[in-house]
Order: sequence, then structure tokens, then C-alpha cells
Amino acid sequence: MDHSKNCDHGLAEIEALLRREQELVTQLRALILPQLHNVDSGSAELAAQLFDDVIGCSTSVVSKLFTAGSGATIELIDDKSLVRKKSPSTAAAAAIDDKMDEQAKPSCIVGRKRRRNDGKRSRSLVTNVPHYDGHQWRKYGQKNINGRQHARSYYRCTYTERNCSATKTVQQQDRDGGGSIYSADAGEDQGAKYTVVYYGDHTCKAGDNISNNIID
DNA sequence: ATCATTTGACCGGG
DNA sequence: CCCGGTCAAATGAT
Repeated sequence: MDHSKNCDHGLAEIEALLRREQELVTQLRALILPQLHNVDSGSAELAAQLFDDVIGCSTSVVSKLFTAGSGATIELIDDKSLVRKKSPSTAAAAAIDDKMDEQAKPSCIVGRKRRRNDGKRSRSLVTNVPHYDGHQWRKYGQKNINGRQHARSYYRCTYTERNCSATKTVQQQDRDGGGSIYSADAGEDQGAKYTVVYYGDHTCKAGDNISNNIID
């Protein structure tokens, strides 16, 4: 009966669910694609495209929900705009902003930021498995970000010189402070979350022999 | 040999 | 200036 209590809770839940879905689909993709590629590379490519479309739909839904919402433009898309500090006096706000990383902000905040989606469309998602999204990437840079624990890696599509201008960045999220420490081992990817931001579109063509088995 | 990753330099925007 | 994104030479891997 008390459905749609307030837009805040609903949107927050929806956002969390969508992110969860993206994460799961990403894991599934990382599981399926390498196997399938060993069997039939053509099917693997089709599957990769399908996975891309599914995730694309999901991210589009997120974008439309949270950017075209009721007048509130939220920077769900990762831009350079996030590091903006509005209140100089509020140290707590700065801390929150720092902790929030570049994305995954709560949904319905009052913070109506400006949309600087000009020329750069970027899709960001969080996953345990940042590798094997069905495309091949070549790393071209790595930088330490301001106060971040882990470096940010910059990748371009392997076929950049030919067709593809797609780009992505991978940043491991800080697994610290109040997080449950599962295995205190020499931090492996288990349980680690990565924020992956995709820029540009893949125009890679199919049919190239991809030597896979770069599985970690 | 080729190709990918590494790593500091470089550069442009805020 | 600082910060962060890219370049490119050196290094590593195959």
C-alpha cells in the first residue's frame, strides 16, 4: 500500500538494483565469452555484441532516470566535473565527496549539477571483473589520482590505429575504512571492485583472430 | 623479430 | 600552479 513512499528511496533502490544487474551481467560475460571463443569465435563475437547491448540498455536506463529526471541533473556519468568543491568551509562535505569517488552517488540529491555532456559520452559501471568485456585493450597510461589508493589505468582499443577510438579507464575502488576485510591476503581481485568508464564507441570490425586466454 | 606494458615527461584546462 | 589525461622511449614478454 505504501508503495512510492518518496522518490528518494525508490530511485535509490532502483539505482542499486541496476548497478547490481550490471555487475552480474559483467561477471557472466567474463565467464562466458572466453569459453565461447574457444568454441566458435563468430558466436563469441555475437555474444559480445549482445552483452554490450544489454549493458548499454542498462546504462541508458540509468542515464535517463537520473539525468532526465525531474529537473535534477545528477552527474551519474563520469566526467571531470565531479571534483568540484562547492562549499569551501564544509570539510565534511569534502570528505564525502572524496569518498564518493567519481560515481555511484546517491540518486536524488539536491545537488543539481550542470551537465557537461558535450562531446564526451561516457558510460561507467562497477564490476569485479574489469577485464574481458569482449574487446581487447591496450594500456597506454597509468596515473595516481589525487588521494586515491590505487592508480587509474588508461586503455585504448587495440585496433585504435585502424578503426576503433574506444577508450576506457579502470580504477580500483578503495577497499578500506569500514569495509569488511574478507581475506587479509596480499589483496587480490577477489572482492575488489573496479570502476570502469568507457569512452567512445567500438567500431572494431569482426572476424579478426583474437588470441584470447589472457584470463587472469 | 614484434608487440604490449611500464613509467616519467609533457601538455592543456581549471 | 596543480591535476589528470596522453605520449613515447625503455623495458618486458612471446
